[in-house]
Amino acid sequence: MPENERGARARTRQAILSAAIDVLGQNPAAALSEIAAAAEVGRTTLHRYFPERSDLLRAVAAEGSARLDRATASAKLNEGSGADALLRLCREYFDLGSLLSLIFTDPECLGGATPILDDGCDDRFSAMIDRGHRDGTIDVALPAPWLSSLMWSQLYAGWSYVSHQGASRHEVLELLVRTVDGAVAPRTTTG
Amino acid sequence: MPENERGARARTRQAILSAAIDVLGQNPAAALSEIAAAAEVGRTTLHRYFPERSDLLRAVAAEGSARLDRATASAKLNEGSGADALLRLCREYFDLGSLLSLIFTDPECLGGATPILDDGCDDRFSAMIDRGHRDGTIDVALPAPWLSSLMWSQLYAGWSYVSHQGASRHEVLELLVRTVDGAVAPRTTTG
DNA sequence: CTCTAGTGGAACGGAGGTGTTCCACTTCAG
DNA sequence: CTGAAGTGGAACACCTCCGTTCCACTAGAG
Repeated sequence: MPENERGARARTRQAILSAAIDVLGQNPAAALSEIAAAAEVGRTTLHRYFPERSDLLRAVAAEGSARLDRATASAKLNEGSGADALLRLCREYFDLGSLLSLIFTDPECLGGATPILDDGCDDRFSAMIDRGHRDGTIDVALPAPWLSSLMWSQLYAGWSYVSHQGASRHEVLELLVRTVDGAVAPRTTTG
Repeated sequence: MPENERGARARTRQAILSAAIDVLGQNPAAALSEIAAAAEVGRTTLHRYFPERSDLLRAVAAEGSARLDRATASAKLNEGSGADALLRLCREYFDLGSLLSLIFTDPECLGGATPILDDGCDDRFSAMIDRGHRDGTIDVALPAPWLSSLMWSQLYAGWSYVSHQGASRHEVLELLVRTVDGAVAPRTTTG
């Protein structure tokens, strides 16, 4: 991945990467010709930037991980109550858009940085949940890995809801935050 | 689909169908040879029962729909409070096992009987949610289609949790019910 | 034993995706 | 104009999967 690309080359490379995220999110087995078409680029050009399919997948993984890290950083997981931080994280991740589909339908694609279904999920995430358990904003019966699963599955459901149906982004985000909030809150009645 | 199959033929056909549900759930683009191998059957035999891939997919759709309908019937959606019925439905659907993966990763596969992301989702489901809204057991801010999305995404998350990691089926089911219950319950505090 | 049902392996042609090469086109700088 | 950069199309060999055919094998019924 040449760092020194400028102008047209950098723009074309980025267009291909974004198209790849969109198309592979819809169908992880998509043909390269589909990705090229989505990027409004010839298949020849695609091969010029990413000689083999695996090269493209690697670049997609890098781009996806970068976007994910940026979103995680924006959420400032170590500020406020545990539950507040979790909801902030949902809001940030929701902005990842079609990348959510890719992460969810092809969890392996991000390589080592797979956020979903990691047994010992992300350290920052676990720390946030632990804080929530201690400060009483997150139900102690719900362990961190399960909450990770929960969050990701709802993010994917929300994004599908927006993209496949014509639902409003804001409306769906509020529904999502409401349900996640309710799901993690400690029970008021014992049952 | 010959109704009159008995003994060996019926057994082989069923083995192929179950294997197809498992394998296609993991990877909707799986090759027929993989499905045959999973069913411990030669590729020739598979073609004998399902001449073309589309024939197999149709049969999988029929089998999946049948299992889904049976589970829905078992949940007796029109009994008890709305929330209770929803949780019963979750418990029944959770038993669908690997079929959950298939339904979730390839929503089109069930054809007309697609339960996920249907704009006007299942009538019985909507009626149940409406009842919950009226009897005060389901948050009125949460519309039926969103609750359908919510339920399916959590079912998939739960099933992945069980199958990809070694989690206990019962434990995960209880976590799932707890979070769904919390998500749909009307809020106690206004916010 | 013989006959049959059910099966699996080998092999083939066809279709589609992949990776490569070559050439023509456009755009822009000099 | 000339040359270089960037691009797209056409064609090719290669591979995998698919659908088919043919033949050999096994198990059970008679």
